[in-house]
Amino acid sequence: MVTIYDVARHAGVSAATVSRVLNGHAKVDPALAERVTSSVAELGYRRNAVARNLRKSRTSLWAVIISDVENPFFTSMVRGVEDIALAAGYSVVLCNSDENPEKESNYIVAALTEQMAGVIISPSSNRVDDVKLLLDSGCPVVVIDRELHGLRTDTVLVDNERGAEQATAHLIDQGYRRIACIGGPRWLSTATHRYDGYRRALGTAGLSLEPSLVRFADFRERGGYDAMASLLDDGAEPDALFAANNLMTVGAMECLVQRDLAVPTDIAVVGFDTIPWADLIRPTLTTVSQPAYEVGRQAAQLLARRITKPDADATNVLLPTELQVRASSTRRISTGE
Amino acid sequence: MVTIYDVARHAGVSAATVSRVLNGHAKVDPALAERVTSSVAELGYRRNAVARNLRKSRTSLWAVIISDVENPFFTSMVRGVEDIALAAGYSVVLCNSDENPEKESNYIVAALTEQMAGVIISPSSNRVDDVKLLLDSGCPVVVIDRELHGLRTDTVLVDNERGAEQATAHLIDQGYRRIACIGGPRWLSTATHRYDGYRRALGTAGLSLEPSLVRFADFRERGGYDAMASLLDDGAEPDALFAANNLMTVGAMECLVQRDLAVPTDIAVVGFDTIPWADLIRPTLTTVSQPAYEVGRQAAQLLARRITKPDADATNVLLPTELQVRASSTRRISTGE
DNA sequence: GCGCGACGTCGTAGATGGTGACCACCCCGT
DNA sequence: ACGGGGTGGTCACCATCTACGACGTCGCGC
Repeated sequence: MVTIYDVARHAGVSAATVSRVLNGHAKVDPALAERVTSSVAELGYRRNAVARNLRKSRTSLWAVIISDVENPFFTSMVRGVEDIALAAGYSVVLCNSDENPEKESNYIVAALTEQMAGVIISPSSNRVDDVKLLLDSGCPVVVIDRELHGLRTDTVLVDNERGAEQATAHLIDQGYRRIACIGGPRWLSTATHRYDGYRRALGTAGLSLEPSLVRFADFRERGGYDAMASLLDDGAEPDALFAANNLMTVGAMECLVQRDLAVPTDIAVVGFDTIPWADLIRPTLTTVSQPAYEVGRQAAQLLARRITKPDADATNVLLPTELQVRASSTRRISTGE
Repeated sequence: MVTIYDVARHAGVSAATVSRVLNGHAKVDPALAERVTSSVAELGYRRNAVARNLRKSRTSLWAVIISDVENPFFTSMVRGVEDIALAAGYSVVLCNSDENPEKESNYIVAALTEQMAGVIISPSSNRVDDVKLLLDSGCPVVVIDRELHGLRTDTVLVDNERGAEQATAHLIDQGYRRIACIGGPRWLSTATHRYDGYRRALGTAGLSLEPSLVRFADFRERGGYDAMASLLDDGAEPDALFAANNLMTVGAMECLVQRDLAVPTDIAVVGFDTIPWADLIRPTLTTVSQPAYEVGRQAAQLLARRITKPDADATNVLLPTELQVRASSTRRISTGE
């Protein structure tokens, strides 16, 4: 392992001068600088980031703690973070909490002990302790996707309520009346807001909320499948479905396929969140698409700003969704007459 | 920031003793250990991983350098790595090279300067220099998914040739004769092996390889779309398609959908690699599924072994694929008679 | 019973690689 | 000749680990 001292000796200067050349902070005689750079090249010196981090008591790593790597929303989001982070000279460490508060907690402690420069997190629970720990330790944090009450942090959220309202209103508009809802875990703000949007749209249209048409699942494929099965088996007789995230939509669809129910003739479907290759699924799926990449970009920008200005006021960004109407929710063929 | 010295003072012992208690290496009087642990708890001490890493000149991070975060194969693979890594006390840093050799090179240098404990990489090119740099620096490396010639490293690969051969043979078996192939970048071993498998199956069946039925693209959705369009526009008149990865399969399918071609009646399709929710796509897609999670698991196990035994012989794991027959490749309806 | 030796536990101090404040020196200009 | 600006070296520091040494205790033997 070649150190800065080896370079200094080889170039006939002090280690401090090598450091200055490498960091470009102070002025160095061009002739010396030249000698240093050529020595660096000749010896194949790479500076030891760990030692540097220790001295500066801060690394150049960002931790991005997401709740599910296999959910396309998060991978797309991560791409957004990455592009900004790299441009700003940071590397991104992806941590997958798997919707497991304990794993999440471990990652947060790791982020602290590893002195990460900042954290972007989509909390897997509404427990505030962990994120509070980060804040109290002075670690810059941006919360994304899910709201966390009682904390003054930068956040980048999506207008879940409005997105869900539009989706439900669209179904009502298309003539559906018995609209079922498969909601997410009630402790997640995304889930409650989407449920609120669903209720609001019903209310606006003068429809009453029927508890038998509502199920709450876990934002996973399996949960969506089971919820759909339960809706069908319990005789709720829905003529449409609003599913509160992408994976549950897929699960519900799989249940419908298995039971030979036609979409949208037997049941119309609108899903929340982008589904990759939605165009290939038959029928094509109407979705409320989220600007995942943009969520990542904005979160990264907020984090970069927070690092340079730790005491700035908290910024809360709310991004709009977009209803993408496809075949799974087209107008109901009027039965009877 | 509370250091080991604060704990030592609070517990009335030396910092060395605190270190010993924390690491459990040497024997410490139980009474003292008790005082130390309670002081740790009382002061809320968390050890500084950066300083620790400097001292041990090695971190507890694994870099996983993949070529596309948005490809489900890699996310699933990462899950496999994660599960093993966490159990072994390592954290996983995910790096997305985006099939870009320059980005990849940067990540490799970062892995070295950050003193990562090991690297798992799916090389984005056949350039050997970067990985050689890691090896020469004594950094444990496991190469996955893609072969790299001239290097003695642990590898975990999938039997691409055999998988492709089975897929093509299956199409032949189903009565298709003009089987097109959309291959991947010719500098990637996965691509060449899959192409070899395609050719082998043709040869075995006594069919000749028709260059007009072959296209090479970039393993991306767009590339698959364009290649399919080109096959159709150039009058190659394929009656079936073998696409060499998941994203290109999706792209090709989208092209077929757009042109109102029926699958498998007009053209049968077999894709390589798992496609999430293949069941929802109409028709359901026949695929050669790869054991992505298992690739990750085995790679992680090899890496852990390599870290403890740096001089062990290189292990090369070859995992089998599995042909999953679905609707997109069912027997051709015999035309005419 | 006392002394010596051995073993075990704990503290001291140095090492890890890099940074940057501070200081010294040199040269030039006035 | 003196002062100032610019350039480069010295050294303390970051937090932790660990080799080595010292000290205390216990046991055994005389």
